[in-house]
Amino acid sequence: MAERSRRIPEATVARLPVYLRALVDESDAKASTISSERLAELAGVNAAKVRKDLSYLGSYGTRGVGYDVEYLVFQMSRELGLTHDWPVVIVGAGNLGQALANYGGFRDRGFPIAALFDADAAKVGDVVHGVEVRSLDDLPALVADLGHVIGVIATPAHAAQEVADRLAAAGVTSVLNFAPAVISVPEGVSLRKVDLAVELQILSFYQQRREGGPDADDGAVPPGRPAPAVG
Amino acid sequence: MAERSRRIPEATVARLPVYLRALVDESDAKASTISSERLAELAGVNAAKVRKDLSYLGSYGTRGVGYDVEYLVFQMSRELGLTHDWPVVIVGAGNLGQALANYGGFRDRGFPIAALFDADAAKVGDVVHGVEVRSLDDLPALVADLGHVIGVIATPAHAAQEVADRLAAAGVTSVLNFAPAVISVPEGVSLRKVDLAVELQILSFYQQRREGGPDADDGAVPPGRPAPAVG
DNA sequence: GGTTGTGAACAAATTCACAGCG
DNA sequence: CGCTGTGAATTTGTTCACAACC
Repeated sequence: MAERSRRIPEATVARLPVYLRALVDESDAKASTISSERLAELAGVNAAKVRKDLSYLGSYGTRGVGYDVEYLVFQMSRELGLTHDWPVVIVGAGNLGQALANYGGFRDRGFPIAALFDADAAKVGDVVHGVEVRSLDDLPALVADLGHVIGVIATPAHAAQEVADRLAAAGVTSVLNFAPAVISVPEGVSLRKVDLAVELQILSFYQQRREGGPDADDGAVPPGRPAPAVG
Repeated sequence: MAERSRRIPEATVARLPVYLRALVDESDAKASTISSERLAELAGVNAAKVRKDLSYLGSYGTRGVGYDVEYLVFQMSRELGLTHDWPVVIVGAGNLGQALANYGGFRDRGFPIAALFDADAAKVGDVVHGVEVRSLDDLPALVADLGHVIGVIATPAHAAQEVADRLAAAGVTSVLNFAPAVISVPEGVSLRKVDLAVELQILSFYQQRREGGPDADDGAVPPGRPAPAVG
């Protein structure tokens, strides 16, 4: 009966963590079951989507009742691979890297910061919130030691690709890129990106659209048009 | 001829900033024209997608030649509403908020930090990288003063919804949420979210999947199954 | 009665493939 | 001949609507 057809759509995967967080909150609030309706509300989606998404994990609900919160939390954690911690190594001990190292939200959710790397020898040895900044040369040994880790790139754009290469070479197969640059990774390595400026620019698009679309901002004239600038 | 049918798909909008960055780089490198093939490579997508996306902006290319880099930069900036700066107000002067205030990438791309707010009276008055931490009570006046701003939520989860409400009440119509919580905003307000833990959890899913899918981690037994646990 | 699970309908996004034009 | 622009085909994702079941 269950869908359970062992290929969870990407869009669904991206929502599972949101459901999980809602479920954990609900569990903390002592709820023992939850309907798709309620979970949808907490996750900011609609109920049909919740049911479809959950159906990919298996038929874990009870008709007329809803889903058992604890059981769903368990199944979902298992599906997401959250039954054990994933150490995170951050490369780039600048602003963002330090803030991330420092950000409690990771540790709390099973992603302890295992190391902070920087290419700048002057920074090596500094201690940022209990984590010592190390040389990138130590990366392969650390990865070999820890096994599976998630690599976070928090360098300037120009260094991002080289860091990605070094992470991959060291055996890291999951990478989260914060650098404002498009990078590529070998087959078999997962890559996700968070680009803060891009997010602001997307918001800018919709904001400006709301005000009546693109239009000469202040008499500014376009730079020389291309070829078809004829009459 | 041009598509230009005045409704740019969301997926396209999300890629425009990436194209723009690539184009600016290419422009800095003194290229005067660029093919969809090359732009695709720089943006990490395929050429057909680039052409489709650009066609929504209008027919700005020249067959047999490619796109005029400067002209595309201009059109795209205009479309994205990047012909003027957008001041950013950050709410939450904790770790992340301070790092963001501090992060040069915003200012450089036309998003100057106009203010940093915090609910904690003890933090008000502190100066973080040249920006004074202010009380949230000052928000409405500031927004009234600046006009269009982008609001960034960098608070703990529990405060996020209230901050969103106050931003909306103050007239902010573009919000970027970093708090690990689902929030809702009124119609007419754009909301985007960046959830760091969610990104890691998504990576965790694919990583774990690569290792043979979900399976008892260490003899751990699922907590009591729900209703259908019968014989 | 209430709520899930899921086919079927629909919508959005991507990719193909090629005509059209420079 | 090369590269864009875009219809058509395909794939992916969402929503509907209702039978199945507790």
